[in-house]
Amino acid sequence: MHGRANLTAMRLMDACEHLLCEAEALEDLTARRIAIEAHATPSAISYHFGSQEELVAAVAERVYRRLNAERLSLLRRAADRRAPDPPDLDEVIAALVGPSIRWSIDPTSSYPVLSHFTSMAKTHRERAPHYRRIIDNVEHHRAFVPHLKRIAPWLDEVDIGWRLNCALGIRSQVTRSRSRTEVLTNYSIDLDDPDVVIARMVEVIAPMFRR
Amino acid sequence: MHGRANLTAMRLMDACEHLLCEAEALEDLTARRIAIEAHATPSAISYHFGSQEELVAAVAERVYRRLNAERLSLLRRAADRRAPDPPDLDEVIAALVGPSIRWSIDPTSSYPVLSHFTSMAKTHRERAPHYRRIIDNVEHHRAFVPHLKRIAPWLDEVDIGWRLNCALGIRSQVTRSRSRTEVLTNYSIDLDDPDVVIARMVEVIAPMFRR
DNA sequence: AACTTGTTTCGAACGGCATTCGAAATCCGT
DNA sequence: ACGGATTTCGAATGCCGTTCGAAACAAGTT
Repeated sequence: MHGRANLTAMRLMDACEHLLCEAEALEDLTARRIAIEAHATPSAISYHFGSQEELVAAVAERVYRRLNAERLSLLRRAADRRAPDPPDLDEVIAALVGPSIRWSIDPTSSYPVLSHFTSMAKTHRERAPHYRRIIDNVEHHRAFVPHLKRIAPWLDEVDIGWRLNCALGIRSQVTRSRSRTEVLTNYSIDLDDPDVVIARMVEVIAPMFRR
Repeated sequence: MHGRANLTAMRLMDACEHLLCEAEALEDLTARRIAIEAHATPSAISYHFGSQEELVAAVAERVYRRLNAERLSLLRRAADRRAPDPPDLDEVIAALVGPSIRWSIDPTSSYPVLSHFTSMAKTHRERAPHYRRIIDNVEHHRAFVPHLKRIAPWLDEVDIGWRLNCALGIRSQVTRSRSRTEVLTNYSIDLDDPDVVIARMVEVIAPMFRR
């Protein structure tokens, strides 16, 4: 049935996720290593997932779901706290960038999976469409639009979306280009303290939504 | 002498740059293909550059130099125009993000080389330090700091660097996550018009440097 | 003109990779 | 206990980047 609910399929996903977190570089992730860690053979990967890339995609999708759930939960909490008034802008921004920031700092999180996954999309041609569908899935980001619109009603939806997109750019710059960030800020910001980093990001992003 | 001033070494670099521009994915770039396009053999790559990765690094460095020169030239022009007064903020931001934006839109530019190169840094473990030295080279970005400091003297250098870093994040989001940008803005912004995109970016970045 | 020395090119071979495939092995409803 | 579907396995395939020794070439010296 080529199913992924299978036991060894699960073990393969877990092994793949673990190796992706430990791996400094993508070349450290090989089908043989995954198989060994899962007590299986490389053929099992092809059998259950079609290819190694699709296994990685399945793993990445699983991690993405966890991260997005956390984000949306924070957004909901921010909305509920002030309802029926519009939520607090700083809190919404913290919900948007917070989980990614915390994950990227926490050495026990599976954040490396996501960072490796996005760069894999540019390595492989065949599966790229499937990869892009996962990476470019912005549904969970769209959920922020109506709340931001209530906060800044003078902006139309395109303006909101554009600013949201810019905020995402800042987010990935901080999470993924750490050394650049360090150098440009003269090593004067404690990038290991998520609260400090989030506050810094709010300081820059919030003005985008103010008059 | 293992020199890179050699004729076939040059042909290898040109072939590599060309293939990197055409390639949809990095797996399309193989030593054998590069060699064929350069009328040489795969061994020539190892001989002249040590490895394929180092060839790519040499090519990327060459492209980076061209882009940085363009950026700094625009910055200088912006500074000269208003001297001895501080330069126009919008013009400085346009100098920072303009070249990347224009290159990423122009199908004849070598921008894909840079985009592929940054994702290669995450694929290869051994050469990563050498790669990072190229990617994280922020000297040309530091050149913007003093000018921005004159524009916003109430910000200290850490604040300036942080905002500069954020601007770079927005820049790469727009140049590298095009489809995400399209979706979030409801396809209502003409991302093929560099002037439109740059204006949009200035609109978001400039407030970071205003009171 | 022949020889030496240093540089460059080439082709065959190596180990590693993901994947394929047919044959075993296992599972499960009957 | 049987028989068809499902899962595991191991050998084989074709690609990859790189290595290495021999050939080809250039140029200076006798």
